[in-house]
Amino acid sequence: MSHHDEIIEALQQIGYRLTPQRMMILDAIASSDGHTGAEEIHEAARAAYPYLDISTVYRTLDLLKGLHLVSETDLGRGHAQYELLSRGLHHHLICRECGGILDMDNSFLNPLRQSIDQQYDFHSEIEHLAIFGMCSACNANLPG
Amino acid sequence: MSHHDEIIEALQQIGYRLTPQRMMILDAIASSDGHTGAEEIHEAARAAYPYLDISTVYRTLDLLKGLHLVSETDLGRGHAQYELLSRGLHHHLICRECGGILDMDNSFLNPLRQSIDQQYDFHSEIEHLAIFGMCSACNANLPG
DNA sequence: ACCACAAATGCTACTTGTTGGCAAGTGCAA
DNA sequence: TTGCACTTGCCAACAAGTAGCATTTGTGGT
Repeated sequence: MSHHDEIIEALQQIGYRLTPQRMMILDAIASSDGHTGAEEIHEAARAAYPYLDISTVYRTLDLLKGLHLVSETDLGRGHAQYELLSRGLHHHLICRECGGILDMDNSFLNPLRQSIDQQYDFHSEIEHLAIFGMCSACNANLPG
Repeated sequence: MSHHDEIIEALQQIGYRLTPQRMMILDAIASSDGHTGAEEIHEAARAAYPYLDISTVYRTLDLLKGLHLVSETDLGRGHAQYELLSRGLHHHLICRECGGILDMDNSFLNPLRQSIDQQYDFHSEIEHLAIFGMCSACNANLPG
């Protein structure tokens, strides 16, 4: 049994229905290579079930977001990107030049979390952060 | 002469036209209390000049973004928020409960910047960051 | 003060991502 | 197997943002 099947069954325990649509949507998210847009998920799941509607995708994503099973991030592309949170927390370094995305380990944020907590008495919940900048390759190739 | 007038004149030096629309838009951003949406800017500037179009607002914001005079941030409200960068770099701690916003000093990010640079060889350009979480007041009032 | 022209504006229509209402369908507990 | 609340598909609406284009307007040169 694959990982997201467990998630689905867990959903059922909490009182949500186990519908084929939800399974297919989770399948699509899980089999994507990481961050996926709603439309992409829709397309992928439609391969298995052509009548799946985009609003069902959004509703399911809302549900999974609320349960902290998937994260929603705006990677600056005009649409949100979704990702399974069970893969372990990590964040993204996005190159403005080439658009490449590096995964940054979650532990890098611990010092920041601590200092924010101390200084501002604010408990940050940084689930999924997107940091823009310039990767080394593009930095080297840049004129000037 | 107020601060944003200097900005406007600087614009002119670089070769951009000094139009009343641009002045009013900058006025609106400057006289806002911080982060403002495009529609809000539009409304404010329209008080002075009713024919100002929203697309002019967007075009001007694009221009100012490109020149790093204003920053654009997605504070998770479905639309971007704009802010004068000349006020000094800072970032935002946004409470999920009450919606309150704390300003966080830019220097707090320096350790993170350094470690990202060292570990990932990635030069981050964190102009304006939004961190969600829970402020102390809401944390105290929370049931459970 | 005037002219010419590129830059900028306003208008309109459009795209794209996302949400809402509602009737029909369907898991699931009894 | 039946009932019913939960879900779905459909469709229409929505908001933010963008594009095209004719008209207007700063601005530098005269």
